[in-house]
Amino acid sequence: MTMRKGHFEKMEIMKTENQRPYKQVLDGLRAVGLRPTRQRLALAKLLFEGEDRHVTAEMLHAEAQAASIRVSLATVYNTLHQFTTAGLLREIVVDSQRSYFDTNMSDHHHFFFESTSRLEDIPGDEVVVAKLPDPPAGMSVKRVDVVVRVEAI
Amino acid sequence: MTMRKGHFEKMEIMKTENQRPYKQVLDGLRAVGLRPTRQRLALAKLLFEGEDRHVTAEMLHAEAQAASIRVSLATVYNTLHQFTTAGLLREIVVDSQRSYFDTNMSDHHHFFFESTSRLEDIPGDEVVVAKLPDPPAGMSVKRVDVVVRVEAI
DNA sequence: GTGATTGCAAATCTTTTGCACTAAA
DNA sequence: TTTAGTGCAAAAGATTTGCAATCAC
Repeated sequence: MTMRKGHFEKMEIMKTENQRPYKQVLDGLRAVGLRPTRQRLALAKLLFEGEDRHVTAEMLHAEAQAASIRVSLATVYNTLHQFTTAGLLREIVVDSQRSYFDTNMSDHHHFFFESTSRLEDIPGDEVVVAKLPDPPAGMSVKRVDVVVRVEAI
Repeated sequence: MTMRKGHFEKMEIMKTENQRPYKQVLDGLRAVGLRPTRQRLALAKLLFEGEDRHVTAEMLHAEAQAASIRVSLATVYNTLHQFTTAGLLREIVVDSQRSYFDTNMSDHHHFFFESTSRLEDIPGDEVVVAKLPDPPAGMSVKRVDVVVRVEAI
């Protein structure tokens, strides 16, 4: 039960390995300026403990309920956006009907399985964008997203 | 007032240059197996005459109204999807809240201006994806979308 | 005619918002 | 205390659907 690296890097007081994830998450939230409320702590633990993941608000809400965490869907939405603004999550746009949030903040891209609406990370070094045009005058590139849409053969 | 190349390529009977776009669009629709109804003809003319464009259902509906074309929003949605299925349009996913349809069917990518929700084509030869991972077993790559998100400096 | 298409309104789905209540600092 | 955060229900926005009326063939 360990926190992955990369999140909560701005923690003022880095905790040692044997401390409880609870405390890490708590301080992590404080570090990004969010009060560590019961709901945020619970959602952060669901999101950041274990493997990297891609969630929708609905999925995370269902998971919280399954874990007996009382939290409203509205709060799940608010929390996902707050975490995104705080730099703990990234929003991935692959489906014009639903928002996905990715806990993997490193430079990487995605496979998208349209038939199942499932996302899978592609490590950054497995995609090389060798040429890009200059952005229009007065504009700067914020992000380059590569989505590889795959289907069953 | 000319049809650009690339659309309705499957036309059984290619019309000569001096024929009316109306007839071209009409036959084009027939060629993809859609009855050339008043609404489809009018929407096709709006979409395929003139420059390449990126439209949402709402935008196209407003444009139709402005041109005194009576068509319901539901029919605009249906038509956009039928044209997409028929290979006349491509759906571009850049905004998880709204669907954009692109009349440019050639191989290309996009700039997306998040502040204005505007799309701009990047010609295919200005983006080079030099390396891509193999798709997971049993899957094939359907499409690779590159979205360059830009913001004001 | 007959089967496809349309329009409208209602339904659905995702997401946001207003506001009284609760909890963190 | 004081202010941020939460839950709920209602609202909003995009899209789809059901079905009778209409149109293309």
